[in-house]
Amino acid sequence: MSLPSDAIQGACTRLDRDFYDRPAIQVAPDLLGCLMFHATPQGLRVGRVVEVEAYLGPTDLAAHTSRGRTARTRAMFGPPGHAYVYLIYGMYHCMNAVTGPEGSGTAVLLRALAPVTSLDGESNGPGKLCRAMNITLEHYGMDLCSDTLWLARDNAPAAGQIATSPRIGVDYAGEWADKPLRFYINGHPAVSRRPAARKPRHKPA
DNA sequence: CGGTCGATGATT
DNA sequence: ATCATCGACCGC
Repeated sequence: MSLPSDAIQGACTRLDRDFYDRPAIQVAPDLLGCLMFHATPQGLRVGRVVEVEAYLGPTDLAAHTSRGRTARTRAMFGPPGHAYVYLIYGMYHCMNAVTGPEGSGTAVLLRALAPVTSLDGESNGPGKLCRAMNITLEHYGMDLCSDTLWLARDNAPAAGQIATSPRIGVDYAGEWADKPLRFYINGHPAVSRRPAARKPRHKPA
């Protein structure tokens, strides 16, 4: 078919399995600037990734895989390059790209997109991102090296444009809550929010 | 700051 | 099997 976004698709390279088969902390910043595609029955939806978070596996107390294998985390323990989608607060979906070797339980949460084409509504936040891209549990475990749902390299931000902060909403995770595992394009208007001010957790200055 | 409900872990 | 708890959030 000849969608107006065919040119966008042709202009960049789909991320392959090897891209995802690396530590989440490396994949996360490399996803910034990439284009996310979802071919829906209503048409192709495209957004540019501007904010992500890395989840480093069972030892990472903020990661869902830190409490072992469950029905929900099966996909996150699965092979890289697949979607780990979950329902949060009974009303929103969040989507991760599974990373690392199978069994590592690592993934990168997609937190915000800049609209490119046919993106309905805002996507500056992981729940809104899935709403705008039409991602639901139906996409649980879906192969991201497919022609339904995928990401592609496009304009990587310069190293100086990448900022880090603690991850959002993981205050329960002890020292892991403070690690700079959120990556975003500095100053980009679609970034979800500034990190909440946080009291020092271990050694107050 | 509270809605809203599935997943989880404890308990029967 | 059921029960209580808790969110990788959003919008007010």
